[in-house]
Amino acid sequence: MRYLVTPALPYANAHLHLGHLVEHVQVNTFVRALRMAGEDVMYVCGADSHGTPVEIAAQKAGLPPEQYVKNWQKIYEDTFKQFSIEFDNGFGSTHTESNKKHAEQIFNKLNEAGHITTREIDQLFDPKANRFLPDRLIKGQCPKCNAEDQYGDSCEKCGSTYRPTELINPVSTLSGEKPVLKSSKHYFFELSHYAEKLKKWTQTPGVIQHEIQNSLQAWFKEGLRDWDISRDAPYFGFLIPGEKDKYFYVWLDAPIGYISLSDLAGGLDRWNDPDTKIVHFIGKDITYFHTLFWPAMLMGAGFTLPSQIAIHGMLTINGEKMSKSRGTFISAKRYAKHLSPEALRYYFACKLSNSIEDIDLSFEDFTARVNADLVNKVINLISRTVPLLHRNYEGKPSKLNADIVSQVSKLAHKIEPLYRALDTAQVVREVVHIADIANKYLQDNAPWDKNKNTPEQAHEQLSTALWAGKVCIGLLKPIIPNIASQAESILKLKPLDFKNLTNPLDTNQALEKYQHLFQRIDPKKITAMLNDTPAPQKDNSHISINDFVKVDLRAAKVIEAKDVENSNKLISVTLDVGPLGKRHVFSGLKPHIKPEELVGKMVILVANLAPRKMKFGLSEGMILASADTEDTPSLIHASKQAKPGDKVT
RNA sequence: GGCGAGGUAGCUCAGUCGGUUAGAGCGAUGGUCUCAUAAUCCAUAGGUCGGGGGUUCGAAUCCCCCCUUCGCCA
Repeated sequence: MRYLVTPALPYANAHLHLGHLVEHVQVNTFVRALRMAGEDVMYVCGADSHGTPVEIAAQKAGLPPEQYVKNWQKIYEDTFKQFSIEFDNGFGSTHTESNKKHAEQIFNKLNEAGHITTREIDQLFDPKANRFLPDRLIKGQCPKCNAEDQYGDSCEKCGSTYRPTELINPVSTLSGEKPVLKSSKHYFFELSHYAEKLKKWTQTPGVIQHEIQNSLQAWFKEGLRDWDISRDAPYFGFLIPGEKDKYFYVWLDAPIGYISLSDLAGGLDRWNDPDTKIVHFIGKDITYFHTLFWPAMLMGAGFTLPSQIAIHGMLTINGEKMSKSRGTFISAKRYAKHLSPEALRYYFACKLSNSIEDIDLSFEDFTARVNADLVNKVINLISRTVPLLHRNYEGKPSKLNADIVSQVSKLAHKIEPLYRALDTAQVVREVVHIADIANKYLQDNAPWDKNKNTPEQAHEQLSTALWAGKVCIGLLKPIIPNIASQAESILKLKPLDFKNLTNPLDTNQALEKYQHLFQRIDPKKITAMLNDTPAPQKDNSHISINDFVKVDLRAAKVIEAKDVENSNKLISVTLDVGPLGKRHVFSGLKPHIKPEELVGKMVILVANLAPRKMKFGLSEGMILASADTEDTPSLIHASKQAKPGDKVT
C-alpha cells in the first residue's frame, strides 16, 4: 500500500497562523508516523495562488500577481521549515504550467462528457473599476435588518444570508461606485450528474467522519446545484480553453493542485493506482469543496478517488475564536520568535484526534502539558539516568528488567495503530502512562540508594528506566522529531522507527554525556509573545462623522488600580462610569504611572469597545492615553467638572 | 431562521447500544525521595455529568423543551 497525503493549500495572501499549523502538525505527524512504520508516502503541498483576493492584494502591493504569490510561497516554505514541516519537492504553487495542463485536461474531459454547460447570468459590476464584483467586495445595507455596512453575502448583525443584488444601497469597496447589473456568460459544472455516485462514495465507511456524513445528507436532500466555475477578466488564474477573457474559478484549479504537485514530485501514478491511499486533510470550513466538487471532478476525469478526507475543527485561543480584528490572531512567525515549535507540535498532538471538534489553545494548559508531561516525566527519564550511568558504570547500559520491558512493550505496540487512526491525543496519553510506569519503577527501587541495591541491581534499574525513556521518545518521534533526534545522538542510536524502538540498549557502547533536550516553557515568554503585537495599522484616510460617533467615549473615575503580576505593561483598573456602572479594564500604563497615582483620577474610557479576554482576565474597555511611541503613554484626563459617565462628544 | 456538532471536577479531556459509591492527567493541599531541568513518588480534597420536564425498577447515557458555544447554508 502506498500513500499520497496532502494538507489543504494555504491561500497566498497572508501570513500562516496557528490555525494553519493545527492542520499541518496533524498531517506532518501522520506522515512521519507512516514513514516510521516503513510506508511509502508522498507528501505535497503548495500555495493556492489564484483568484480575486490575490489579484487585488498584488495590485495594492504594487507587484505583478505572479511575483506576489512567489513571495508568499517562499515565506510559507521558510515558516513551515521552522516547524519541521517539509514537503516532497518543496512547497509548491497552483500557478504552474503543470497545474494549468491538468486543469485544462480535467475541464476538457468533463466538457466532452457533457458535464459542463454555459449560460448568461446577471452580476453586479463596478463600472469604474471595470470588473465584476465578488460578494465580499460589495457593501451595503442588509435587506433583512437594514444594518449598515454589510458584505454582499451575509449580514454580521442578524446573520441572514442573501444575494449581493438584494443589498440596499450597494457600493463597490474598490471604487466607492454604485455597482450596476451586467450580464455575462458563465461556465457551470453540473454536479447533479454525480449525485448518486457521490452519495455512495461519501457513505463509504472510513472516507469521511460520521458527523460530516450527517450534514452532507442535507445537501443531497436539497439536490445538488450546478457549480459556477468561471470568472470574467480581470482575474488572476488560468484561461478557459477557447476563451479570451474567462478564467477558471480559483476553487476549480486549487484542488487540481494536489495532482500537479504530486506530478512535479514524480508521483502522478499515485492518482491512478488502486494500491495508493490518497488522504486529504482539511478544516471543516472547506468540507463542501472536498467532499462534493472535488471527488465529482475526479470521477469525471477518471482519477482515483481519495480514500479519506480527514476533517479537523477550528482553532480557538484561550477559548475565543481567532480573529485579526480582536487581536487573537497569532502568526506562526510570531509564535516561533518567542516559543519552541516543538512545544506547539506536542500540544496540538495532545489535542488532536480524528474528530471535527474545535480545539482550544489555552496558554495555561499549554504550559502545563508541555512542562508536566513532556519535560517532567518523559524527558526526565533520560536526564535522571544518563548522568548516573556515567558516574558509576562508565556510561554503559546493562541488561534490562524483564518485567518492565514486557509491560512497556505491550503498551508500545498500541501506538502505531493510534497514529494511523489519527488519534494522537491517545498516543500522548499512552506514552505518558509508560513514563509514569518507569518513573515509579525508579522511585520504588531507588538505584541511587546503595543500601537498597547491589551495584548490578542498580545498573539494571537505571538501564531499564533509560530504555523506557528511549521507547517514549521513539513513540513520540513523529510529534517531536528534533527532541527525538537529539536523544538518538545522546544514546548513540540509529534513527528510531516502530520496529527498532523497543530494542535493548547496546551494553558495549558508552552513551554521550547528557545535555538538556528541552527547556521548560517560561510563562514570561508567552506574555512576551502576546504583547508582541504589531501596532494596528492606522488608516489615515478620512472618516465620516458617522464613523466617529460609533465610539462611545465616557468620562470615568478610577476607583481601584492594581499592578498585574507577570506583565510589564498592564495595570488592572476598576472604573466608575456613572450610569453605566462599574467597569474593569486592563490598561497598558505601567511604564508611565504607578497604580496608586491613578486612583481618584478622571479618565476617558472607550466604553463600547468589545470586551476582550486577556491572559489575566476580561478587559471591558480602553483608557485613552497619548503617546509618541508605544512605550511612553501619557494619560489623558477629563476635566475636574466632569462627572463619571459623561459623554465625550 | 434551517441543518450539523458540542456543553462531564479549577484546567484539558475519557466514559454513553441505560445498571453497583462517575474516571484520568494536570493544577491545589499535605507528605516523601534527593538520581534528575525544585523534576519523581505517596496521600487527600474537589463534580446535583448546561437547565427543566418525561420514559424506566434504574438516566451523564433514551425522548421533549429551553439556555449556551462552534461550524455550514454552495
